[in-house]
Amino acid sequence: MTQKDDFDLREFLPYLLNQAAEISSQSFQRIYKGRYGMLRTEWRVLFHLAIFERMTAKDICENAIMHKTKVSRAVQRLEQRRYLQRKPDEKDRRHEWLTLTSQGRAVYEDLRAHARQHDQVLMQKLSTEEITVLRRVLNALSRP
Amino acid sequence: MTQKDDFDLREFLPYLLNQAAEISSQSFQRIYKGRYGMLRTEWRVLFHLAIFERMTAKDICENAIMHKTKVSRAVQRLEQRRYLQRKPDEKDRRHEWLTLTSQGRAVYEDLRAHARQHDQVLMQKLSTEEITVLRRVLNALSRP
DNA sequence: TGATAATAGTTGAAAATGTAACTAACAACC
DNA sequence: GGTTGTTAGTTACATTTTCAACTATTATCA
Repeated sequence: MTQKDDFDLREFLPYLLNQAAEISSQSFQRIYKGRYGMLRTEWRVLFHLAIFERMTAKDICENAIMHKTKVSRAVQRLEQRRYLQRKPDEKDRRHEWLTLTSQGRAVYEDLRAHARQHDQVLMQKLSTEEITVLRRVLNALSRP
Repeated sequence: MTQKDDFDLREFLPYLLNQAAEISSQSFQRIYKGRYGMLRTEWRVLFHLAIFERMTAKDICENAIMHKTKVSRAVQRLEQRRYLQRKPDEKDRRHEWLTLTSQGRAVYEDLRAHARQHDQVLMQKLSTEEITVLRRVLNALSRP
C-alpha cells in the first residue's frame, strides 16, 4: 500500500481539521452522551446559555454557527429535560428568551469541569507556544 | 448579550476544532456536492483509492479512521457511479480489492485541483510558520 | 389602512449516520 | 474432521440531520 499520487491528504487542511476535531471530541462526547444522553447540538446550546445567560435561538444560531432547525430541536429537548425555560419577548412575540433552569446550570457546571479537564489532557500533547498558535489560527479559520 | 461565565468556548479545543473544520470545509463541499453529488465519506474514499491505488475497505477504515459501515456505503455509491471496481482476493475471498476506474480517476483529478486551490485560499489567512505549526499540531491531535 | 415583505421559529419528509446483528470465509485447536 | 473463534464486509433499524415548506408575528410603504 504505497503512495502513487503526490497529493497528500495529511496536508489538506479541511481533512486534517476534521480528523483532529473528530478524534479530540470523542472522549468529551462519551461524557455528555453517557451521563446525560445529550447530543453535540445540545451541549453547545447549553453552554451558550450558561455563558451568555439569556439568548434567543437566533442569537445561538449566529454565535454557534448552527442551523436554526438544529437549534430549535436542541432547545426542545433541553426544555423537555427541564434544563431550560422559554419566555416570549413582550415587545416582539416572535422572539423567545431562553434561560437555563438551576437544573440545567448544574448539568452545565458538571460538564464544564469535564471540558476543562478534557482540554488539559489534549493540551498535554502540545507545547505552550503551539497552543497559542493553534488557538489563534483556529479562530482565524472559523470565520468564513 | 454579555458574558456571565468565565468559561470561554472559544478556548475549548474540541469546539474550536469543529468550528474551524466546518467552516473551512464548506467551500470544498460545495464543489464535490455540487459537481458530483458526493458526500464527505465518498470523496474521502475516492481520494484514498487514488492516492494508494489499491486498497481493501478495511485499509480505508484504518487509514481514514472511518467506521466500516460508512466505508461500505461510500464504496457502494462510488461503484454505482462507476467510479470504482471491486475484485475479490483470490487467496482470501473475505477481502475485496478496490481500484478506481478511469472515470473515477478523472473525477479525482478534477477534485484534487479544487482541493489544492481551496487549501491555497485557506493558507492565505496564515503565515508560513503558522501553517507548519498547525499541520504538526493537527497531526498530533489526530491520533487517539 | 392594507397589501406585501421580512423575520423567528417549527414541522414533516427525505437523506445520512450510528449501532448492533448478521453472513460468508477463513483460522485454530482439540 | 468438526467445533469454536475471528475477520471482512453488509444489512436492518433507530436516531440525527438536512431541506423545504410552513405558521405566527412584526415591518415597510404605497
